[in-house]
Amino acid sequence: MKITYKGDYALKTILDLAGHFGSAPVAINDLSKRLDIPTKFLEQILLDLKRAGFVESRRGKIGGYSLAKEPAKITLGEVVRFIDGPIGPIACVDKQYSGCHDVESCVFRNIWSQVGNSISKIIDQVTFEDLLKRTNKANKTFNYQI
Amino acid sequence: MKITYKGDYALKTILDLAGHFGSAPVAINDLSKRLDIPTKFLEQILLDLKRAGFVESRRGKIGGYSLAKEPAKITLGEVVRFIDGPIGPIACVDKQYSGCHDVESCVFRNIWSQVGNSISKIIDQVTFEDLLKRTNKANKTFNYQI
DNA sequence: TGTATACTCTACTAACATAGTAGAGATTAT
DNA sequence: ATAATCTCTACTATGTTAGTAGAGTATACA
Repeated sequence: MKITYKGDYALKTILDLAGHFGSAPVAINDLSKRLDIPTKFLEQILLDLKRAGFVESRRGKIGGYSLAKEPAKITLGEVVRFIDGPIGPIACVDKQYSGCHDVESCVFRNIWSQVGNSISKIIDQVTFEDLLKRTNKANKTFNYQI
Repeated sequence: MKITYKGDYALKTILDLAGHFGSAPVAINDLSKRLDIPTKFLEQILLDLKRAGFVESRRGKIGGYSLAKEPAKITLGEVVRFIDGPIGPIACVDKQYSGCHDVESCVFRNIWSQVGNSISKIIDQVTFEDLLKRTNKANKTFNYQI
């Protein structure tokens, strides 16, 4: 697994929208500025996220994007898998792989599979509500430090 | 982290050499055929592994490659890191990353860091001696099944 | 009904990484 | 000598990533 910029941007965007859950939709431009993501790139990402059902949109003057589900119902794992693909560190874990044709290879595959599982255990447990709480907490701590 | 073909080939090669540890060096050609790796690509990989001190070579007629240390003293993690780079799923875990400049981002970084640690815990513990044993065991089982 | 604002969609592109290929050169056993 | 084997540098095809560009569609509001 590798988190690309696209994946990173998607996660940050969803976290931002999670912070506005229940309020008015947020315009791409606002997200783009606040999160420092190239606007046109973010457009594409949001369209992807919309097609996947993570966010919904509203066009026109007071339009923008909002989360399609409660933050507690979206996990980090779902989003990462959708944007950046399978979690396994090598293709053979998830699908057919030309390189693996004898027993020896399985010794490694077994380990890559373990690795995949241990990653999943972490990211499939964390929801955006969790992340939101941590963010707030972090900000509070940050304020105390000032 | 993503295991590339190069990484996969390197691991399989070292495991093969581990199986020949203490015996005569193995020629690139033999490795190439046995492991089904393009010869010229394998050459490059072996040169890299040699520079890193994992293997040593001997030129000339009875030349070839052999493991430079005992199989028990080489971990999967060392080789993976050397060939395919840092373990973390995103650059920000390992070095400076332009995308991370406010507190919010740290929520994710914290998780990617956890992910990196849990991967390390697995691959830094497994040595090529372990893998060798598992291979032998697997082959034995395989034979019984026939 | 016009217009500004915002999302929608498709196509294109520069830069980089991956997975090789090619070929000339150096060393060693016999 | 010469055959076998490692050594080194350069080149290349393909795919992925991280965008950019621009025309089109929907909606609020005056």
